[in-house]
Amino acid sequence: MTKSEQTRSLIVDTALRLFAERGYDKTTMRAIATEAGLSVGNAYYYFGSKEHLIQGFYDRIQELHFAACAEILATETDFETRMRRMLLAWVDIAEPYRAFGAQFFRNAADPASPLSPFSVESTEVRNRHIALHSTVLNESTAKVDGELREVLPELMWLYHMTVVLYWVHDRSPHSATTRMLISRTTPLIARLVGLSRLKVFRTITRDGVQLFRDLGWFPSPPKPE
Amino acid sequence: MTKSEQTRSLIVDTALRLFAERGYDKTTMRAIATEAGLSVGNAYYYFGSKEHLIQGFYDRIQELHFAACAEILATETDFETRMRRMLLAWVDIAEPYRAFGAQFFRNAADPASPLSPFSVESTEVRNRHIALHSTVLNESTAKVDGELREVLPELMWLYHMTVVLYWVHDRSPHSATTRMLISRTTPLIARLVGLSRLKVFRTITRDGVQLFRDLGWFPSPPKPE
DNA sequence: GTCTATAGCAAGATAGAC
DNA sequence: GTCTATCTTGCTATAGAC
Repeated sequence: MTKSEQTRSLIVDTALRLFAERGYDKTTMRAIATEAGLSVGNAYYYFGSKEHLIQGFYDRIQELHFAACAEILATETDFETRMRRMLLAWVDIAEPYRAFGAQFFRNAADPASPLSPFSVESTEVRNRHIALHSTVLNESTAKVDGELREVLPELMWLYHMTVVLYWVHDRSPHSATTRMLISRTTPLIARLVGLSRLKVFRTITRDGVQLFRDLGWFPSPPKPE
Repeated sequence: MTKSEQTRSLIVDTALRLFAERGYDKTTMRAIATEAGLSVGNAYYYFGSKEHLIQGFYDRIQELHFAACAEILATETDFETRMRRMLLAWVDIAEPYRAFGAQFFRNAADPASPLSPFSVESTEVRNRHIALHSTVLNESTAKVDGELREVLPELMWLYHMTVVLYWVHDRSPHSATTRMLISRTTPLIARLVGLSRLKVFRTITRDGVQLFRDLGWFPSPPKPE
């Protein structure tokens, strides 16, 4: 680990600690620099803005989440269970940061911000996430309509984003309500996905998939696995 | 109209004009105050923060939207058409503000902000909106599962919020893509609502409705019509 | 390339006098 | 209610040390 990487980590660690202690807004760049034993200028040398520190948070969460999923996805084959456990694992990991996570959620919601999950800058991390959802689906025993299957990972990612949206509003202890949301929506989704092959459903499924395609949700299309 | 009310209006009018001219972020409180012929301190006497000025924008949009809907809802009876035209009317009205609307969307997304559509402070305006959706549904010819019917206006409101979320990301001229989203999702929704009475669907509908109820989406429950 | 120190701007927000 | 003066803080700029 080079000196530069050490400093970078030191800044992120200090920032995350202070964020957790006193919240995002009340943590000044001056305080982060002082606490880390650095100058403000140095902090800005590594991170273009206070917002950019949030990326450090994202990266950490994602890394931990992927590690947690590896175990789950290696053993479980049922689609619904895979999806549910993957999402619950995310909540477990994000839990310690919930109190202040909401404070910078606003940045993620700003379409102009590079931190927005829909932004061009987020393409890579978004695609990695979508790929995770692909794995959840493809290595499961789920039977899905062929058309739907191609876009389903993206839809699952959107579902995940919705859960996150709910989570930042959730004030229940241990994010219990979010957990309930997950545990009770995944079976519904699994059933709907199963129904997608039914005759009554065919046209509506096709129309929905076609619409999704025509909209071109993302600035740049996600890479296929 | 008292002096105080006049000053208040003057500040909102000036702020909205400047927001439209140069965007939210680039409009400083100093500029608003100067342009209105007041001191900065005075502006803060009436509005606790720059964010609070946004409420003036919401109020204006909602007023115009309700007026536009009155006409539509008085003549049209088809559920899908009512919903579609109501949403398209919203896009028409919000159109002039789209360029800078996205800039303060971040505030709406912040759960801690009183401007969040989910906040306690927004209860009144939210309930008024949900009541509008009730009207769209109840005075239409739609046939809906009884259980679903009770929560459907709230779900329609969430759908509306989703459209708004898409809209702030939409960069197409005249919000064409958002309009397409509306025109093509309303038929899908109308069909799904119709299917809700089907036998295959009953259990899944009931489960969904029950979940929605158990979650208690809002800090305070919406008033029944 | 990595880092310090310091000075200073812009703009949101506040205090206290009147 | 209104003002002026001031504070705070994100961020920038510069000059220089190693």
